[in-house]
Amino acid sequence: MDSDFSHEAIKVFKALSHPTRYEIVRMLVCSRELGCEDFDGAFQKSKPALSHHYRVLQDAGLVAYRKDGLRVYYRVEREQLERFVPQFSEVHCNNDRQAAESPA
Amino acid sequence: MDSDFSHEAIKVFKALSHPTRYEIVRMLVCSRELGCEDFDGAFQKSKPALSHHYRVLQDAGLVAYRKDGLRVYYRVEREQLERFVPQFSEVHCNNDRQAAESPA
DNA sequence: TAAGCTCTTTTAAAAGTATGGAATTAGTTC
DNA sequence: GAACTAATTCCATACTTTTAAAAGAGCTTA
Repeated sequence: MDSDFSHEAIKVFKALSHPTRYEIVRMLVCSRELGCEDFDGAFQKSKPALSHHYRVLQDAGLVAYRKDGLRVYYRVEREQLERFVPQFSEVHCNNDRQAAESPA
Repeated sequence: MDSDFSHEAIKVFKALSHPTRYEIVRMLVCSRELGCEDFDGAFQKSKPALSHHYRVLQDAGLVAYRKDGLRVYYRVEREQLERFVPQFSEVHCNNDRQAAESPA
C-alpha cells in the first residue's frame, strides 16, 4: 500500500515537474475542459510536443480526454490530483466549486 | 505569488520524482535526522551519486544538514514538505508527532 | 604543526532518459 | 477521396543520473 503510493506519487510528481505540463494542469483545473486548440494557442510548442505531454499526464492519471469529431477535449482527473497535490485547486483557482463536478 | 508557487512547486516535484530522492525524504520524515552512512546502507549507490541527490533536495528546500565532525546529518524541512506535499508525513510515517520537533 | 586517516563533496566524463520538431500515420467529417 | 485534427514515429538535442578520480574538510596522533 505504502510503496504503491510512493510509486504512483513519483509518477505524478514527475508529470508535474515540467513547466508545460504543470501549466496544462493549472489551466485545466480552472476549467471544465479544454481542447487541444486552447493549448496550441497558449504554448509556443508544436502539436506533437504537446501531444507527448498529454500522454505523460494521462499515464500519471492526472487527465482524461473526450473525443468530439475531430476535436479532443481534455479534463483534469480531480480525484488523482487531489490525492497527491491536495492544495492544487485551492492555490491555482477560485473556480474550485464551480468546476468541481466533471461533465458527463 | 501564484507563479512563485508554481515555480517552486515544479522544483519540489522534480526533486521528489526520483525514487532515490523520494526514499531519502521518506526515511527522513520518519526520523529526526539521518547520517550519510544510513543512506549508504540503504541504497546500492555510490557516495557521489547520493551526494548529488542531497544537493537536489537541498536546492528544493526539502532537506537541511548539520555537520558533526566528519559526519553530515540530514533532516527534512517539514514546513517546505508540507507546503507542497501536505499528506507526505501522514502517509509515510506514524511517528509524525514524535519527529515533528526538529532537534536543536 | 604536520602527517595520516576518514568521510563527504566536487569535477569530468559516460550512460541513460526526456524533450521537441519534421514527417508520417490514424481517425473523422464531408 | 479530400480536408482536417490529433497521435505516433523517428531522430537530434539537452538534461539527468551515474561512476571514477580528485579535492576539500575535519579528526587523531605524534
